[in-house]
Amino acid sequence: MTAKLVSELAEKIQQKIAAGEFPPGHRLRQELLAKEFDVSRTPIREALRQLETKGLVSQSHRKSAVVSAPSLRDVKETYQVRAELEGLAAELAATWITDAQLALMRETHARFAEAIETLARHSAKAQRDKAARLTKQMSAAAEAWTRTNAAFHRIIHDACDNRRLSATIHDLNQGQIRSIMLATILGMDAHRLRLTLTHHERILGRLSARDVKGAREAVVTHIQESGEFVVRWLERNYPGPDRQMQASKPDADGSIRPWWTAADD
Amino acid sequence: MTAKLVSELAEKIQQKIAAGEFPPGHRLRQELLAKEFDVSRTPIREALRQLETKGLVSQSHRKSAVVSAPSLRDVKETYQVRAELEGLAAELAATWITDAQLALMRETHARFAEAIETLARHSAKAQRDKAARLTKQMSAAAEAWTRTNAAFHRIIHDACDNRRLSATIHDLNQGQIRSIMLATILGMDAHRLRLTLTHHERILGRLSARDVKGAREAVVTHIQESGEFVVRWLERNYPGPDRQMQASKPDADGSIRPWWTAADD
DNA sequence: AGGACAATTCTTGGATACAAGAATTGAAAA
DNA sequence: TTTTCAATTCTTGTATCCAAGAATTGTCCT
Repeated sequence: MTAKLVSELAEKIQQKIAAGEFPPGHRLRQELLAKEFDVSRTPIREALRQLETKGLVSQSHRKSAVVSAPSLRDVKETYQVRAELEGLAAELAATWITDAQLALMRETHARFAEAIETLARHSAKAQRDKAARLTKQMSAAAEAWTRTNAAFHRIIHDACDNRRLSATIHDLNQGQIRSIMLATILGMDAHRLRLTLTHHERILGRLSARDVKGAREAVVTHIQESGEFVVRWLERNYPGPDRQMQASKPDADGSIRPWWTAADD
Repeated sequence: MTAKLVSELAEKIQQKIAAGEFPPGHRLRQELLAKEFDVSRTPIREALRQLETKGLVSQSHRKSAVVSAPSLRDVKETYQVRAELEGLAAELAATWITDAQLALMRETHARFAEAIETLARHSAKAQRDKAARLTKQMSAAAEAWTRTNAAFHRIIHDACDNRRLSATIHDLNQGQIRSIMLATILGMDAHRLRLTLTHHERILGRLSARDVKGAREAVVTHIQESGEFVVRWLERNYPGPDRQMQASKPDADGSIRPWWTAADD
C-alpha cells in the first residue's frame, strides 16, 4: 500500500516521541535523524511531512521541525470527540461483536486487572515513602496498563464494523496525547486505578448483554471521566506547550527518563 | 506554521481532484506535476505524501500515486461518522452560537435557497427533455449549492467551540467524498432538493431556540438522510473504485467535463 | 558584567543525478 | 488475429549539491 521506507521512518520517530525520547518542544534536525537511521535526508523529510500532517510535529519555513505539545484545550477537546466516537463504536459493537471477541475482551481485561493491581501496590508504597523513585517494575506495569487498555478498547473498535470510525478514533488517540496518558496513570492512586477497572467491567457487561444504548452510555461515561482525570492531572503537572522540555538522554543504566517522570515535584 | 510551497502544491492538487480533473484511479506522475507547477519533483513528492496521509491518494512502492476512489462502503461509513460528529457539533453550537452567527446562517440559507430554486427549475426541464445537457448555468448553480451548503454547516462547526471537532469533521468531508457530493446533487429531483431546504430550516430553528437535543437530532437526521440519498445514487451510477476513469481534458470551449457528468446514462 | 551586532556555522528547501524497478512496445510464435 | 516475452523507455526512490536564511558565537562597547 504505502511506500515502505518512509512510513517505517515515520513510525520510528513517532515511537520515540511517544516514548518521551523526543519530548514536546524538541527540535528534530533532519541531518541527525538521517544519521540515526542511516539514510539520507530525503526520506526523513517525507516522514516529517507525514508526521506534520498527522499533527505530531509542526514545521515552519526554514526551521527545524518541532515536536508539538498539545495545549490543555487540545486535550479537553480531543476527549470530547473521543467520547462521542467511542460511544458510537460501542453502540455499533453491541450489535456486531462476536462471542470470540467477547472472550478475548475478558482475557484482556484479566491482564489489565493484573497490571492495575501491580500499579496500585506501588502507588500505595509511593504514598508512604515520598522518596520512592520510578522503579523498573512500575514502568513495566504502566506499560502493561497502556497496552492492555489499548487492546481492550481496540476490540470494540474492531467489532464496530466501521473501518472509518476505528481509523478516526485511532488517529485521535495516536496523536499528541498518547504519552500524556502514560504520564497520567502514574498519578493515579489505588482508588482511581480500580475505578477504571469497574468502568471496563461495566462496558464488558453491557456488550455481553448486547445492550446497544447501555454500551454506549458506559463507554461515554468511561471516556469522559478518564478525560476529566487527565485534565485535572495536567492542570497540576503539565509544563504546557510553551515550555521547552529537555531531550531525554539515556541514563547511566541505559534507560530513558521521559519528561513526565520529573513532573511530580 | 506550515512550510509554504509544499502545502500550496498539495492544495492545488487537491482542488484538481475535487474538480474532477484528476478523477479517481488517475495516475499522478511526479514529473508531470512538477512540470505543470514549474517546480522540481522534491516538493511534489512531499505534497503527495501529505495527500496520502490525508487519504486522498494512495502510493505503492515504485508506482505512481493514484487518486483514491472511495468504495461504497467508505462512503456509508463516512456518513455514519459524520452524522455523529456533526450532531455533537450542533449540540454544542446550540449553547455557544451567537446572534451574529445565527443571522449569518439565515443569510447563507437564503442564498442556498436561491441555488436550489435554480437547480430545481433546470432539473424539471431536464426531466421533460431527456437530451438536456449539463449547462453552464446548471454547473454554476451546483457550485453555488455546494458552496452555500458548506458555508451553512461551517458556521455550526465554528460555533461549537471545539477546534478539534471542527477539524475532524473538515478532514472527513474534504477527504474523498467531496466530488461525489457535487456529482450527487445533479441527480436530485426538485422534491429532494427542497427537502434539503426544509432540513436546514429545521436546524436553523432548533439552533435559534437554543434547543440542545433538538439541534442535534435535526442535524443527525439531515446527515443520515443525505447519506442515504448519496448511497442510493451511487448504487445506480458510481463506476466503483476498481474502474479506471478517464482524465478530463479541457473541452473545445475550455471547460472541464468531470467524470460524473457522464455517469447518468 | 551585560548587551548589541557582525561574522561564522548550521540547517533547511529545492534542484539535480543516478540506479533500480515498473510499464510499454514490438517482434516472433501459436 | 492474439499471446508471449524480451528489449526499451518511463518513473520512482534515494543520495548529493548548492543557495538562502536561521542560529550561534565571539567581539566590542558601555
